[in-house]
Amino acid sequence: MAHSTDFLESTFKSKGLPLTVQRRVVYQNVASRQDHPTADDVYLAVQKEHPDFSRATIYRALDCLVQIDLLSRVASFGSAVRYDAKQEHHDHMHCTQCGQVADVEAGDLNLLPKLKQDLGFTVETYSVHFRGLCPECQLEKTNKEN
Amino acid sequence: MAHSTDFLESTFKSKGLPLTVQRRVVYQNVASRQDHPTADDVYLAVQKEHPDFSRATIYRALDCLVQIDLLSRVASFGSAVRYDAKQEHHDHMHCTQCGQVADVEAGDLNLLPKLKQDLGFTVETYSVHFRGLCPECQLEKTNKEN
DNA sequence: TACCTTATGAGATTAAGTATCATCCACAAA
DNA sequence: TTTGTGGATGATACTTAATCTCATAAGGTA
Ligand SMILES: [Zn+2]
Ligand SMILES: [Zn+2]
Ligand SMILES: [Zn+2]
Ligand SMILES: [Zn+2]
Repeated sequence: MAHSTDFLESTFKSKGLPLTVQRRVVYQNVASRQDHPTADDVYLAVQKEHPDFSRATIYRALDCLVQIDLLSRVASFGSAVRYDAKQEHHDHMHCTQCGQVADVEAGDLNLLPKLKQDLGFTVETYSVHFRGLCPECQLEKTNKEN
Repeated sequence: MAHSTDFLESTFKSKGLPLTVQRRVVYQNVASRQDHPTADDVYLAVQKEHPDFSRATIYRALDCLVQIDLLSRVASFGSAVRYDAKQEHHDHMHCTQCGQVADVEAGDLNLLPKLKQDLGFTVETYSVHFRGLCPECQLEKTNKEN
């Protein structure tokens, strides 16, 4: 478990939002896994213990948790949004074959100062999106070639 | 225009794929704009000249052009996939408010060697996903605050 | 407890993308 | 130039991801 219940309670209280059972369960589910689940992944996992939670509530709880910075979204190419409870800055490795997403540490890049752009944007954050094949997909590819 | 028609013909020929009018028009549309359009953006633009092109064909043409490396996809948070005809390595600035995507030059990062990871992935490419507010959205935010 | 605000569940709805299939077209061989 | 063949196209049905609506339920406080 990433944080105690007290942490959740104080965060919600400081934002003036009610901490419901559903939000607690959704947060705990995402925080307890390392696979950057989609909303539906969370729904299916949570359903085992709480079959009464609706899909819409899972979506709404995830949105809420992103708003108050307890979760973040992981960028990808148009498939379902994935969620991440690790809030320290890190980057992601995407398998182009099976779609799995793993955390990676690319070192302290500190890219913001390097960003040369005269577009007038104010830049708040960045993430690096690495793409390639995971070990399983490499193996599968090798087997197919023989 | 980014490339001559000969370039398209030779690329398709080298891949053994037929170069249809639809594929040509879709490529020219994406290559002629700087706004990283979605499939629907392309459909709407192309429809003015070619009202007979179906949506499914636009999707298929875009997929085909990505396969043969004439276009690439831009990563984002779950909204519609955006396409890019600029094939030199570059990064993207995303407005968190209105969703627009602009090209940025973050310098020669050469991140692949810096990627420390023992996950067994083979890394092919990467892109940096900067997020913040575009000039218009900054202005809008300032106006709302007063 | 009682009150008020906000969240929830159920289900309809939208948006993005994919699948199916009969017909058509690009391309090359004759 | 004609013909043949595989692949592409248009129409449309379908799937998936996500959002909206609204009556009801639950969180937070006084
Ligand atoms: Zn994989
Ligand atoms: Zn992560
Ligand atoms: Zn904007
Ligand atoms: Zn670009």
